[in-house]
Amino acid sequence: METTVKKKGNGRKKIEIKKIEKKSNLQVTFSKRRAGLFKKAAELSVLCGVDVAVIVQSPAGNIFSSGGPSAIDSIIDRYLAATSQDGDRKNNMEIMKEIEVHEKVVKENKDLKGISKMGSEEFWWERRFDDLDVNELEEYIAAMEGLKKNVLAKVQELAARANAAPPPP
Amino acid sequence: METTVKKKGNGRKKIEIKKIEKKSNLQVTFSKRRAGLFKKAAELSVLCGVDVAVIVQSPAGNIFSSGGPSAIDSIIDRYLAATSQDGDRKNNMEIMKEIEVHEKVVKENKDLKGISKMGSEEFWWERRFDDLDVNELEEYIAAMEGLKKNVLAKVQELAARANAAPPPP
DNA sequence: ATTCCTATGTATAAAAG
DNA sequence: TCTTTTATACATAGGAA
Repeated sequence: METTVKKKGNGRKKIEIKKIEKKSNLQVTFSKRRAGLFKKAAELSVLCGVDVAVIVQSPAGNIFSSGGPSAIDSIIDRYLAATSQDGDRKNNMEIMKEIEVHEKVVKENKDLKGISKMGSEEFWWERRFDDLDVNELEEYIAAMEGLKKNVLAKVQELAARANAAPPPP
Repeated sequence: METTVKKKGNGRKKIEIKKIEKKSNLQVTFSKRRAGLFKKAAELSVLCGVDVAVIVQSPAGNIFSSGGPSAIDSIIDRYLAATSQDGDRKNNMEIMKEIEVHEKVVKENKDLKGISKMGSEEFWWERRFDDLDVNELEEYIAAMEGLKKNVLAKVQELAARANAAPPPP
């Protein structure tokens, strides 16, 4: 038998909406809720077909944030372009890699600061990057992380449709 | 007895995260979720003491969004300034009025378009207003509505502190 | 800092007013 | 069209690993 002394989680408790004092607690809550906020934003974006952006200032330091689905679409475009060249040997892992590449590209754009190819409406939110710091970009990347699942779903859908393209009779 | 034939709401059902086709449904979902998103953003802001902004593009048309707590702070400043002039005869209803005034001011700024006093970092998000339309401002106002409770709490706290200022001995 | 767990608080899809 | 109700799905605080 067991000693029955294994009380697991106590379950959620209600909290007041006021500044959290306990610092460690604040950090955890920040992480969880930021993730939740990004998820909700992504869902709203997909469900209603609208562009959504969320910008937060981390407690530690500077600002930063998540981009809209336009960015996601461009990632998908790049992926589909790549697969049509290489055949279908890229897998989901590769898709994730693609996303990470995108993240790097954005980061590099930040370093260049002279961004001229970024003038389109689609990247309005990226225009702010030349004002931002590296930490802020990390926030952005974190946001992209949160969207990976959605991207994956979208990509799979599009890829499946692309593969279903009928060959010439 | 009753005929037991009064099936009320069926309750929430799970939905896929994909673009909603039924237009009426989309409109409802957009409204609800946008409100929810703003609420979550406001909570994150208060709980963690960080600046949060949400920007969404309405399905109907253009962009717009909700501002960070900096805006709230400025509202509080204005309120405290007003109360120190008029004594303490303003009540909570008046505070709400103050907020509405602020909303109008923003709207007017939109019409002026030449905004020069808005150059500070604190109002970065307002800089976009000259690109926006009236409908978008209404969205902004709706967002402010959602934050009124937080403002009220904050104002009461600050007002109490102000009133507690010790008279010269 | 992430991740898993569990018990709950919240958000919300549908239906009804 | 907006608000309220109902029944549930989902998010998340606290604790532990």
